[in-house]
Amino acid sequence: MPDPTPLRPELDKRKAFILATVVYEYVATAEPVGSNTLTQKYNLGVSSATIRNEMAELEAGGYLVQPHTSAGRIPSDAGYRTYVDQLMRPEPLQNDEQRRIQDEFRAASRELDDVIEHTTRLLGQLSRNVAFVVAPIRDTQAFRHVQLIWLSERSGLAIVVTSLGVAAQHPFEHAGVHADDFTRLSNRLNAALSGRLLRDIDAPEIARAVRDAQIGDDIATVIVRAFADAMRADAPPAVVSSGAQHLLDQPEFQDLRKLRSILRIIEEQKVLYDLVADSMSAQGPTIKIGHELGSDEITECSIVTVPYRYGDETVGVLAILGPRRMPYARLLALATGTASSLNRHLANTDSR
Amino acid sequence: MPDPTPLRPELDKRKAFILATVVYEYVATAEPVGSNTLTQKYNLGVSSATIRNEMAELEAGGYLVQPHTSAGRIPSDAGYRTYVDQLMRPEPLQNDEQRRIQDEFRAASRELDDVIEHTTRLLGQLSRNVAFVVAPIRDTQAFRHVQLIWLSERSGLAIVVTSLGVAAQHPFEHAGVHADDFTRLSNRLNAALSGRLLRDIDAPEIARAVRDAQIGDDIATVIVRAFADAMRADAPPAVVSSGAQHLLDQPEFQDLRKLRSILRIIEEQKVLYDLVADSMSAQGPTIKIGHELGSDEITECSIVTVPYRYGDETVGVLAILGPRRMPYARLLALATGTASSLNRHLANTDSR
DNA sequence: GCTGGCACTCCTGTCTCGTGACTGCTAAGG
DNA sequence: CCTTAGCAGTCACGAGACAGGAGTGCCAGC
Repeated sequence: MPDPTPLRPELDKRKAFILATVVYEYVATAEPVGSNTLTQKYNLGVSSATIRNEMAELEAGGYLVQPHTSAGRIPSDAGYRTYVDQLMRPEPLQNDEQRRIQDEFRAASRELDDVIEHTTRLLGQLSRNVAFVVAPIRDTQAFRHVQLIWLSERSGLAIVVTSLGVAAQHPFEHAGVHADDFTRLSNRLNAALSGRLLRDIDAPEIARAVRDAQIGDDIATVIVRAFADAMRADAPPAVVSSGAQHLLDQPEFQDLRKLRSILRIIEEQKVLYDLVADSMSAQGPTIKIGHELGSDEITECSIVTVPYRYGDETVGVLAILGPRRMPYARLLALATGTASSLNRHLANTDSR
Repeated sequence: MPDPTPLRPELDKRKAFILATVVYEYVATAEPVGSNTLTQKYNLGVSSATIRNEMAELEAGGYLVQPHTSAGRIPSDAGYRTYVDQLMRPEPLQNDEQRRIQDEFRAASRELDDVIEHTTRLLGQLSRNVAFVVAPIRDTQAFRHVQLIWLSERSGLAIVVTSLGVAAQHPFEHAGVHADDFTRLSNRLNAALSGRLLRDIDAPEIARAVRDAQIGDDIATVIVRAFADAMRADAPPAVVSSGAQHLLDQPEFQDLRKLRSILRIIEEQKVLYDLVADSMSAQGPTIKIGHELGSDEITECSIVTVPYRYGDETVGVLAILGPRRMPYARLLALATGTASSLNRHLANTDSR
């Protein structure tokens, strides 16, 4: 049961409590909430008629809506927004969830892809909603090593390693460059670029690092091109998702048309990324509700996002997508807790 | 309209034609097929009463079933099986589909992961069903190059490259091995193992290759371990899927319980792999119908699989999963066509 | 400002019933 | 002996009617 501490001027204490309780009850039952339900299940100290008056005013203020005349009220986007911003009481993680998260990261492999995959599944299972994770954006990582691998007389492979692992691999062609030159150039690039953020490294800088390596211009050009290509950020960020089947448990998605449009969205990494891209620049968690998502297709949904970090940089973001009628406080705690475990895990990756 | 050429003794020509037509009609309409529909839409030359008698016998023979007394007939698993094995006429690829596949592979990047991803999406879109692809199994690929990368005084990265690209990356720890030793050992391993299938390379062989490298036993041990770990096949094969939303278009999955169990399966790479693992050893396409899939959860489904190859080895498999009531001939052509384009594309990868 | 009472609205589940699409069977005809 | 027209029987399905119930707004009185 929520314990609201209202801030808005037009919302007196009682209205705030009613709004919070309607959200709480509707999230729990998925049924429109009527004045009788409120007076019976919650200790309001006033009669249902009074509640009716208050609810009518909350509806006039845009916080509640009525699906039809003879039904109870459900929160509007604005109602949820007010709840999330001002009324919601932070909910601590359950002990077993806490333990589950810790266990997961204790057992996690050291391969970045695996870690992201497991984190996503974990979040999907615990939240019983759709979870998706934007894998560490390449550009935000710090250069650690480049290895130019000589494969044959005509072909090579450029591999860029950051502290988080292999960030790019790029096959390229060359015209009989000697393997030793590959090694020499790799060493030189490593010395020159170590620690720089990938997004700050551009082709001129690479060229500068290679310039006085006592090597033919044509060869240098091939190498610079290969390296630059390997790091070129045209690849959209990878997004991994999990838990789509949980949508079926939600009454709002019994309608197959709604379900279809959500499923289509979940399959598109690009679309998922666009939904949370701006949350990357936020310091903390972000919650987007219904129309705030900016897409007509998922006005029925909300998304909770928490960025995660490596070093001083935000490198990616965890997200939980579900119906607007989601347990915001719980999911927020879950995402935040998972993110901080992930942060710790990635930080430890460094010291290996 | 099918043109059956029956082979089974107990199926005379007319029964075979009726069976084929029932399958054809049911696939097209999703409605149980009655004797009147057959006589009206297809030129059978006999009356509906005769068809009724024949259909009753087909039901007795296990080829057809009746959902309820006053309904038409639908094919049983055995009916579909007979249709697929003996009655189905191969269907050529549509021109536009053919073109679409070619365009896709022409535009494909050279990164293996991308190719697999795009192939899966292509197959999902063209088939309007769920497509999934088992990415090239690591073990089936031929060793091309290993690079032991010195990252710091205590850490290194082993990267195994095959003709298809980076097959494994494995971070490891070491105790102050010199970078030059990494290079020397990489060279030696490359010389010794080049061209061998990864599944044939075991730890003793790696140790043998390293033995007379004039290097301390402790160092060699670290390297052998790192290399062996990198190639260890405990990682389950990667499976990529696409097109889950098409399930919603199928009348048989309007029932949310069925849909849920299928969605759950699609999210589990391991389960998908198990469904098609045995098709890897087949020479050509495999079709599994309903119960033949061996899982109670997806008796409503069928799967068409086509293995794809690199060199002389089958390295992975393309699959289309849909309702049993699927257009087998079309999907078979689609999967086969896509597989051969993929085969060609991978073969070209070699020569870079 | 709060509350009980009351008339009104409208969704929801249930039930019945007619309709239509099949079937299997029978008897007659080639 | 196979085929066919005719017919009775079965059963799913959708429409319409109906009762029940939940909830509201409003009003008059405290």
